[in-house]
Amino acid sequence: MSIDGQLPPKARLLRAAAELLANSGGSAVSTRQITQLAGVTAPTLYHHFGDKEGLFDAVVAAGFDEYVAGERDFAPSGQPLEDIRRMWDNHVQFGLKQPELYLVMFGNIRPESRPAIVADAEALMEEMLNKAAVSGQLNVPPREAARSILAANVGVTLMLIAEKAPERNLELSTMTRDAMIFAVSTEQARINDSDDSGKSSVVVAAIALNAALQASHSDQLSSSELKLFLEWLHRISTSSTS
Amino acid sequence: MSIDGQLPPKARLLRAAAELLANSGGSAVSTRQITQLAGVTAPTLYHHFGDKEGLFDAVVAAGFDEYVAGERDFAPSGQPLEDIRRMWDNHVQFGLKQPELYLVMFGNIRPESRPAIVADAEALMEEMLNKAAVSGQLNVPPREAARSILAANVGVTLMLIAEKAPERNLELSTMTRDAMIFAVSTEQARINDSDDSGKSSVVVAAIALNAALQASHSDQLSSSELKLFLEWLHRISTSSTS
DNA sequence: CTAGCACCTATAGCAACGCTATATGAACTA
DNA sequence: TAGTTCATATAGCGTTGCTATAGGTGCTAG
Repeated sequence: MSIDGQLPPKARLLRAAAELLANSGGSAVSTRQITQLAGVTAPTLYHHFGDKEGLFDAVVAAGFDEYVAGERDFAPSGQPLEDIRRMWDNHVQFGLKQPELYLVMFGNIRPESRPAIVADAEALMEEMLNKAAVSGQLNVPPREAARSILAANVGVTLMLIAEKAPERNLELSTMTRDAMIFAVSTEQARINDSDDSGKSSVVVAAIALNAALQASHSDQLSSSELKLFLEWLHRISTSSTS
Repeated sequence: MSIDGQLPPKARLLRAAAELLANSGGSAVSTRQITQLAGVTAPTLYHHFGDKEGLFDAVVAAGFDEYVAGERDFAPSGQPLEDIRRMWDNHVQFGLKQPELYLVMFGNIRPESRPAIVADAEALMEEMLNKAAVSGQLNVPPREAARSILAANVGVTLMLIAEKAPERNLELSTMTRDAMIFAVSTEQARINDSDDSGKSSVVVAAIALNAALQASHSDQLSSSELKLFLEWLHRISTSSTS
């Protein structure tokens, strides 16, 4: 019931705080809980971190180091836009693996406190987008593209965190990801990525029909027929361009 | 220094809480501050709202009513995708006008607490996207499009809130907005937000789907399924209703 | 008119919170 | 050995969210 090892108190405090934060389920974590789990008394905390917020900032900083390490981990594939996709997916996975930490890092950013973290994350993505820009694959300046993609990335991750784990649909992520990349990339890159021309008209028509049917209560089909019909429609209209 | 008027204590508490929350700058707001500003003692708060969180939930609910009212305020332009743009901009403006409230509403959503708010916001956008889908302007099912667009919308708004007001660049919003809409819309709609929206219907969509299916041999359905599917399509597309 | 009955609010106080003034021990420097 | 610095502990202050209990208000019933 306590974090021991031979670690120094400062590290034990950090670890205890991170663990309690991760399992708090959103409710507040008290300094007394932290110090007890770390096997330390109150003044030790304030000696090392000055503040409760100071301790939490340190936890966030450690979390961000982990995030950056994860983003730098993989080798460049030579296809910058493909690397951007991997950065996006890494970001989402990081958020889903440590939702409480993520919410502190990206869900609660106030102007006065710390846009620094976000700035670093932006720089990381901009760096990668620069390579795409060099090879003429980018439609907009790398900085603007990075900000835009990161914003969408954060929004998607927050949405997924808000959903209960069993019913999380990662398609939201891949779809939004590709939409953003598609939008900032040049025409050539688009043609390479997607083979839409063939079945897109089917998909569009199916989507339109689906919406129209639900809106206008057609009585041309029985309810059981309609149910099966709609199921097939859904199958067609979600046959993806992934 | 106190909220008076002849309002009942419940309303005064709500107003005091909203005001303190808006000016708190992110730091915590105590029940004692709230009750004092409302000119009321502690048990009154707990009688009406049960909880501090209950009071804050009520504030958020009021804020969400305001948000929905803002989203429903303008008249449909007849061009669904243009209306989506306006919904997006309204969303951003709401967030920038009441950043603290917005952070509570969209920046701190936990799975267990309240995805209800998000679900309503999604439904609002899906409703509008349905109109676009009926007129064949949509590339993906309205529900998925709504989730995706809203996620990006939230992400952008949070990013803008995180920046200090003087250096906020709204181009991030319009760029991301158009990128998302562009990505979920069909080619025709991209070229010219065309207005054959009025005459589109079940029949037209069914005919289009029928033609498209026969032309491109989708492999989403088995041959026997396809036969029955086409028969139903025929029944729908030769019916005289609307 | 009065008795009873919901409703709503106030007095007073508890346990838990973040934090600190002060003191004690251990390790190193001179 | 004496002095200095770093790190931890004892004890307690003021504030927090919340509540057990009781008192006042406006109502309808008799």
